[in-house]
Formats: sequence, C-alpha cells, structure tokens
Amino acid sequence: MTDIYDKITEISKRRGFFWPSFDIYGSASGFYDYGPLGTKLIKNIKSKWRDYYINKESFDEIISTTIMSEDVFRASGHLDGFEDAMTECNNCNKSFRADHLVEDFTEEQADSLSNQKIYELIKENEVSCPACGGELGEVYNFNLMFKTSIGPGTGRNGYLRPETAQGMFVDFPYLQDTNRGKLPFGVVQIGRAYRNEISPRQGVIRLREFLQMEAEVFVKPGEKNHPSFSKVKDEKVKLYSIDQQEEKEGKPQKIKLEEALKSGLIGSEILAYYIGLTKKFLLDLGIDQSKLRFRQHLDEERAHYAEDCWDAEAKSDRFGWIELAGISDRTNYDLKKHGKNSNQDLRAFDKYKEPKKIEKKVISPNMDKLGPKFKDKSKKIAESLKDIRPEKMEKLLDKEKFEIEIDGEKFKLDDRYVEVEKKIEKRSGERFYPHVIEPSYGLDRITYITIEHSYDEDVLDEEKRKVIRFNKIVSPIDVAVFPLIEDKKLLNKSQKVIDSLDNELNTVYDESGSIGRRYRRQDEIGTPYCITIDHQTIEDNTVTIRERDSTDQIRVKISDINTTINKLTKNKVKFNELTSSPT
RNA sequence: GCGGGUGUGGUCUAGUGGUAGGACCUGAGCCUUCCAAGCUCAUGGCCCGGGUUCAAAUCCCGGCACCCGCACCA
Repeated sequence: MTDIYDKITEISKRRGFFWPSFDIYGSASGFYDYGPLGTKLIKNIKSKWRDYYINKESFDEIISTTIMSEDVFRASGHLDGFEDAMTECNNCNKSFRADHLVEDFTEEQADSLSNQKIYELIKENEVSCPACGGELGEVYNFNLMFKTSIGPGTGRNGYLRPETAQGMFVDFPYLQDTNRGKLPFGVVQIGRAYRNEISPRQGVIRLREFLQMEAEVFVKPGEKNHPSFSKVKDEKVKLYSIDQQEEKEGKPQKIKLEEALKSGLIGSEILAYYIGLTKKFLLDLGIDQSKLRFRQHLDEERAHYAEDCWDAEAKSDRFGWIELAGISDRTNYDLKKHGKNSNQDLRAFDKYKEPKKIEKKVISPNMDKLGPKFKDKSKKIAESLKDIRPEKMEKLLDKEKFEIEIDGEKFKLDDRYVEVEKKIEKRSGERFYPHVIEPSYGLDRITYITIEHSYDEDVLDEEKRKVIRFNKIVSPIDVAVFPLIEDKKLLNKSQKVIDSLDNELNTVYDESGSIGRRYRRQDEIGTPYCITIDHQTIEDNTVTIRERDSTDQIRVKISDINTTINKLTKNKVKFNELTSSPT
C-alpha cells in the first residue's frame, strides 16, 4: 500500500523534514528527529502560533523544566491517574486493564484499590480472560511517565513532564506577581513533553517525546467571556457535539460560533473564542477546512479535571480523524490541587470596587476576669470559647451559667467572662482559585497534517509532479535561485540576485541538473517561487519568477526582485496580478 | 505487550547456500536558451547480533523497525 503517508515519509527522509531518531543504532518507535526542512517548517508554525498568542492575545511565554519533582505529579494526578493496573492472560497473553475487569465481573469499585487487592478480587471471583477464558496473571502497574532520580544515590524522584501545562500551574505565584495581580491573564509555553506510550506506531502522530504548544488562560470563575469574541463570532465551524456523536446518524454541523454559543452547544464564550482562534490558526497553516472539525469530548473520555473539552481534529488519509489541539476548561482543578499539596496560596485576589463593610459578631473573652479565676487554664479556655459560633454563644449567655469541657476538665462560666461583640469588618476583596482555559496544541501532528494537507500531485507535460503546496507563511524555503545554465556570466548574475534578497528570506541556490529538474526539486519541498537568471538577464537585467502552483512565469527587473518577492511571500500581491516589467 | 506479515544503496526492485545486479535519485564532468532530456564516470546496500555450515542476503534463534489486528491512549 502506498498512500500519502508513505510518500511524505519518503520525501521527508530524502529531503529532510523528519526521520527516525538514532537510526544508525536502530531507532525506537515513538522517536523522530526533524531535519533541516522540518526544523524550518516547525519554526514557521511556532512563529505563526506566537503571532496569535503572544502578539495578538498578549500572553506571556515561559520556559519551565522538563523534569519535575514527584510532588508535582502527585498533586496533578498524573502519578495515580496516569498509571494503569494491568494484567495479562497466561493462556493467550492478551493484556487488560485489571481494574476494569474486576468492575465488569463484580460490584466492586476497583479504581482506587491496590494491585494486590485487585489480584485477590480476580482470584476470589474467578475472573478469567474475556478473550479466551484463560487464567489471569499478576496485576502490575504501567505508568506512562518516564521516571528518573534527581541527584546521586537515593535522591528525590523526578519525572519527565507528560505535558507542559504543569510548569505554568506550579509557577502561578510568580506569574501572578509579574502580572501585578491582574486577571485574566494568559501564559504560554512551547516545549517537549514525554509519555512512555505502550506501543506508538503512527510515525510522528504518536510520539514518546513530542512538542506541545500550550496556553493557560487564568480567568475569574464567573467571567468566561472574551473581549474579542466579536472578531470570531461569525466564523463558521464544524462542530461535532456529544449529542451528535451519540446519535446513530449524528453528523457534525457547520454553525456560526455565535449561534453555537447562544444555543448552549458551546458552554462559554471563551471556549468558543479559542475554538475560533484555533480554526483561524490551522487554516493559516494550510490545513484543509473540509478536513477539519471540532469534536466535543464524551463524558467518559474527558479528563478528570475538565469541565468541557473540544478537540480540533483533522482528517488524515491514513490515520483518520486525529487530534491536533484540545481546548478545555480545566476549571480550578490544577491550582486547587497544587495549592493544597504545596501548602501555598495559589488563589487570586479580586478587589471590590468599593470595600465591603461586613458586620460580624465576634466572641471576646474577658481575660482580666478569666486570668485571676482560672490561672494557667485561662488561655486554653479563651481559645475554646473563640471556637464556639457567636450565635451559639449568645444562647449560652442567655442562661445564667454554662459549662465547657477542656481535656476532660469542666469549667463553669457566665457572662462575666465572655461577651459577644459586634464588629464591623472591612473587606476590600476576596480570594478565589482562578479557572483555567487551556488551548493545547500538538506541534508534531500539526506539522505532519500541514504537510499532508498541502501535498498534491498533478500532471505537467504528461509527467506526474509531486508538489507540496505549502502556504507561504509555513514554507521552509521562500525562494530558489537558478542560473539557467552553468555559464560564468549567469553564475555571477545569480550571486548578485541572491545578494539583493533580504536576509529574512530563506533562499536556496541550485545550479546542477536541467532547469526542469531543479524546478521539480523545489516543487517537492514546497518552495513557492523560483528565480531564474537567463541570457536575457545579461542584456536587460531582468529575471524570471516562476510560481510553484501554476508554473507560470513573469519577468522582473533585478532592481525590483527583492520588493516583488517580499510582496509575493507576504501575500500583498497575487502572482497572476503581476505583469512582466517593461523591458 | 500479544498474534500475523515484511525487512537488499536515499527510493523501487532482481537474486533460494557459492563473486550482490539493475533502474531512478544523488555527486563530478561533458552538453544544454525554461519544466525530471542525453552521454561518461563516481558514491552508496543485504536491519542488527548470535548460531548452523568449508561457505549465509538466503537456513535457525534473539533483538529492532515498519505494516495489519488486539490491547492501551489520564
């Protein structure tokens, strides 16, 4: 079978988009390196993404470590949640989730049980292999995180992060300070994440070491709107909701974001906004709109922390619908967990417009009476009194006398020793855990799909042509320069043309092989324009620009070439609107 | 991790125990006035490691990678 995936893999290895890592020693699945062209492509995709999130949304970018202490992942839930209890059939060797089997066969909630206990339950209830009925082996853990130890000996345990997100959560106190306490604010991170997948087998689609671009938007719980929503409200997106997925004939529907929001299909304006932004971003890269949809996570697949989640999915020729990005509402899950586990205050402070004055009843022990009477016990008594609710205290004081018990000792008290005072407390704001909206992008998959959706074959002079129709903003090479033949005069002119081009333009030079072959070499890696220096150049200082998609050519003066190429690559002018310079 | 299949230069492939061959690509040279032209030359290979054998690309074992199916994918 030769499909687009095979063709892209072949071009990738030969021309340098990506290839298997440490291949000379026999690569391991789930690891890929990016070659020179792939690296440029990724750089361009990152740059477009930063354009959206850093320039337009004004988010901050950080770099956090890829190895983090075990505590981080205990709090985040990855240590337990990322670990599956597995068992294998002794007869047919198939693997199963041990806890799921126990739940299927018995009434037990096996989710949180130890492996030992699950194994006992399997034995007691004679749970057997669902495939062949064979005996099941011992229960073992499989955690998808890569473990390491920090420092020599029995140092602290560390893990390679399974997502870049945690770095932004644990840095929250610093981030809040650098944002001077204001909400909402957003933070992004581009970097590697690691998951020790059981068996990744889909090229760069499922990797053990992969690239993420994640944004975390910290918002007030009740304020999940976005000031720029109007910019995307008329954007039509293909939404595939839970209901549609559960219906037999359910199909995604194309709908304006504003309508999807009004009808409650999308739960909050801010989610709708980032769905719109994600669509625009992906289309900018050249991803095919007809092969793009947003699918809502089903209840059972949604992560423990998420309230609502929509995946941007792209259709791949070989792999079907694959997730490129996930836009989820993580609520206050992460900050709350890290706050509790670290004993640090990860809440935000929301200042009221006007400080609120709250009348409060406060219990006030009279120490000048308590002291002389109860001596060394008086401090403890006072503390116990303060623990009583003011309302209850008022009732107690209505009686002539009341008793409290401390460490088994009883003390008789009355209104001489304690009173309930009314105090006016000034509150200038309140503390709360911000909610997190997380648009998270898988860079490797986006890169692959960008190539796949841009890949095309057409026929030129009865000959098949492989061409990657990259959008100009992502194309690794902007322009190629060729002398028509290897003639000294033409070579010299070519150098002058290259010199006249901006340094920002990615340029290649090629003088070997026939001109047609050189055009094909560039078509195959998606270079949008080729400049050719021919004999006429010597006479009138004009060169030809050849467009990749149409293979049409125009003639331009060398003095105009830099301006023209810049206009073309920045989409300020269309190729077919240009006419050859008068000669 | 399990079962099945596959593994020969960058790519496609011939080779069934006895000197590893071709085509394309790539590079050098010649030729060449715009879309993979031609000629000459060159680089480059039996997935890796063991074993059997006088001799292994070929047979056996193990590993790795890829493909299909199962399982897994917070």
